[in-house]
Amino acid sequence: MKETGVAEVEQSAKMAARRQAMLDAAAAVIFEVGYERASLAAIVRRSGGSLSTLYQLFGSKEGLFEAMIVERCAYIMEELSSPDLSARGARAVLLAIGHAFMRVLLTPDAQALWRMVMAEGIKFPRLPQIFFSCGPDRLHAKLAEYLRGLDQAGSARVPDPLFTAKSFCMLVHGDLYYRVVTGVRPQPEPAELAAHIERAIDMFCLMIQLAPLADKGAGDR
Amino acid sequence: MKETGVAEVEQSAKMAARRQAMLDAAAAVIFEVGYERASLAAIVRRSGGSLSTLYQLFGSKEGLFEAMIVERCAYIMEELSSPDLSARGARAVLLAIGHAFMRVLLTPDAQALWRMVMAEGIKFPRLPQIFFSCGPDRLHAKLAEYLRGLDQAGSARVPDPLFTAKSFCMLVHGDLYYRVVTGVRPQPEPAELAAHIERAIDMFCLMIQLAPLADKGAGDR
DNA sequence: AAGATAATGTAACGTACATTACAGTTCTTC
DNA sequence: GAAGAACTGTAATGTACGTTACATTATCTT
Repeated sequence: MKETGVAEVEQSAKMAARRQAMLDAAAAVIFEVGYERASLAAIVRRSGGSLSTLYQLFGSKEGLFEAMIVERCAYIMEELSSPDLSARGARAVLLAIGHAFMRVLLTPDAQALWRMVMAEGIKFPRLPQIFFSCGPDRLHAKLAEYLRGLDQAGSARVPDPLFTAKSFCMLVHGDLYYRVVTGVRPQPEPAELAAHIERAIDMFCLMIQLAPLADKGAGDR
Repeated sequence: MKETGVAEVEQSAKMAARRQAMLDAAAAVIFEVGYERASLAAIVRRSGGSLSTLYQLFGSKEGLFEAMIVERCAYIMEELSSPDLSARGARAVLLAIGHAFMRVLLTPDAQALWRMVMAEGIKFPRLPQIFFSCGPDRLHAKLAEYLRGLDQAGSARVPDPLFTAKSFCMLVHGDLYYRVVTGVRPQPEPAELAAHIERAIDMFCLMIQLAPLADKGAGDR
């Protein structure tokens, strides 16, 4: 009994590797030149295998694209979904989260993914759905939970934790991210990046009225 | 003596209108389907005139694209470069700026421009340069000037006015803008938009430690 | 190891489109 | 009002690429 559904093919041991190689090649090529400008021939040239197997595995260029995005979203955003809350003191925790956040966002792959989502979201609605649910939504939820803890401990005032979590992300990546991602300015040096994040965190701490006491490790859960 | 430089042609009275019509048509088509998918034939069909004159005026598809973006940037962002500071009280002024900001950003044209800048910025470096200098840079400067006034009047604490101005914009458009611009959620209803902006302004006022007094009209210049 | 099945490489097909060439039409100028 | 310039419409050219077809080679089953 063999169902030859378009996208579900029984994976021989070697075919899985081919599939992965093709996804990697697709990511590399599409992230570099964009969806329209990326040619399947170039992808196959890079992945090995053949055009025929590409069509067998993914059905079409769009199919390959979606599969690649799904796989890449999960991979790239993984680090964001479990922020490190181990630091001493609320401000230090927020700083650590900010640094991890920016480290991921400034990755070439994450920048390319961001461009894809912005550019092709209208034509491929599944793309931003996947992106937001894998990335921002999960980070916002985790962060909101942490902020609610601070509020309940009395060391900060966070009446709307989810909105505040979103605002945190906005402040941290800031205008800087737009300029890097569009190429209008170069990647920041570590020192500049650290200064940027610290200013953003300072502002955020004012915003949630973080008690200076909580800075010494009182406000954690 | 007739210099036939590629892009500089002496404009007969009628040619200027043709040129404008072609820029408008290019904006409409490219904003709808993206640069790669937009065909010159479709643009000419919409603008009237002929493919020949298009090539005579702009030299190439890229030339038309750049000319269109330059013209559109200035037009779309015009409202942003002179924010309305006439309201009574600092918080009311900030609210007015926030509303004007979002009104412009949520325009279909502004959204499309944003997508273009994000998507094609890497391939056309002039594009984000023009965008930022026409739009964000000018708004940030004006806003920073206003915030510096508040600081000097003692009604708020703004040690780094430019950074604070940027943070203002980030808080106001927030995560909401990303989701609308990628199509992952619909345009907000006026009531929801107003609530969003007010929450953002509330947070911002905490951030700059705006004196409640300034809410009654004391802090203006 | 022979036959069945799957994977590969290559070439062909059709289309879409940027760009150019050219012939026809309108406008300007003396 | 005719000669010349500027503008327009259409057709032709060349290329790039998504997709399909097919013949060849490798892999697996018994």
